[in-house]
Amino acid sequence: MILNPVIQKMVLHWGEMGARWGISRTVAQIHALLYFSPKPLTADEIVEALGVARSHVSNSLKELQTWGVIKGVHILGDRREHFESIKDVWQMFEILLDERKRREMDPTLKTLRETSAQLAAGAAVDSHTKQRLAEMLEFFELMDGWFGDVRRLPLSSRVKLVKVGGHIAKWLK
Amino acid sequence: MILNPVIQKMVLHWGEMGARWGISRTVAQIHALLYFSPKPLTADEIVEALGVARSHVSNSLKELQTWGVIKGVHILGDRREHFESIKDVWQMFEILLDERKRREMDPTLKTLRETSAQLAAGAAVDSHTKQRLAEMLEFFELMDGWFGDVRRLPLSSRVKLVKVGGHIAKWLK
DNA sequence: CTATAATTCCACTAATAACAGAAAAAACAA
DNA sequence: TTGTTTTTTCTGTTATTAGTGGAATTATAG
Repeated sequence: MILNPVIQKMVLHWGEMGARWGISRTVAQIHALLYFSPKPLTADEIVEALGVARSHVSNSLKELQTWGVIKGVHILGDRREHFESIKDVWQMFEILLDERKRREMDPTLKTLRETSAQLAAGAAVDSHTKQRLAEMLEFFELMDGWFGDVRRLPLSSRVKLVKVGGHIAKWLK
Repeated sequence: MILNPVIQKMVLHWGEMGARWGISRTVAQIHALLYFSPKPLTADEIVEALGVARSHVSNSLKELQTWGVIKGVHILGDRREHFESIKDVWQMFEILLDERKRREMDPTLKTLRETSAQLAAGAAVDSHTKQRLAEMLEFFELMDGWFGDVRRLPLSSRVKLVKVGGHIAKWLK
């Protein structure tokens, strides 16, 4: 299993970026490998291609499966499980975005709501802070609503929205 | 400098979330503290409030200033520099988003463009991989364009876009 | 039942980021 | 200048997390 230089470059890059997206480097590398691979790979092929511990590959595959970006498939006459990635880029990034929202926005929204309830119940804070909290909560509620709205649209509508880009603002008047 | 329990809760939470956003915990805490504080604070007040090393506060303040989310101000009759946060939530999150895009998307776009150029120059990859690379590049170009378009709109238009949310899809037909 | 495949667990190592504390440097008043 | 306050820089320590590699466990095809 010798990696094509072009693929290798992408796999390494994907690993670096994964780290910035809060995904462990090798998990991201495995995903890239499966995404670019023309055929499903076994865990051992991944071990060979990336040079990481077998146990680690096992755990990483599980994690990727939990997210739903890869899935196991079976090949006739082979007992081993093979893995392949989702190929649709939009679907892939929506899964990632959902996950990020869940981890990076929802908890804050929850905290802000709790705090707001505490204030309503009479907790003492100076008026400036109260104002900041109210604005922050409003912002997060708005964003949360927007995300839900857009997420509920069919994928094709979302694609269209991105394609028209900023031109859509003209219709707002 | 004894922190109001409500503020303390928010500062701690902001720190945790900052970690998930790729910002160091105390940097995020300092930012939250300044955001909620009714008045600009000196470095030493921050040290006292958060219990971190003076040197660390100094570096963190510098980082926050580089991003433009806080700025130093001077108070009459006081030699020390005081710091205050931007108060506009929209502006704050746009700075954060710009930063994230710069770190988490732009490098990948760059790499994909390079790879695309290599392919055009005759680098050998199988057709499936070539297809995946093309789709990925198209996706990133599209997103990059969209981001630029929307970012170029006046803030008020962006606010409107978020407020109408998914309803806008109706106009697309 | 036996051999292969896959997972889980755990103790260890490596890499990195966060942070403390001291020391140096800069800013400024008198 | 001289002494004092404020800020920054530097260096070492600690904490955290990613990853290794092996052993024990479970699953399953033939």
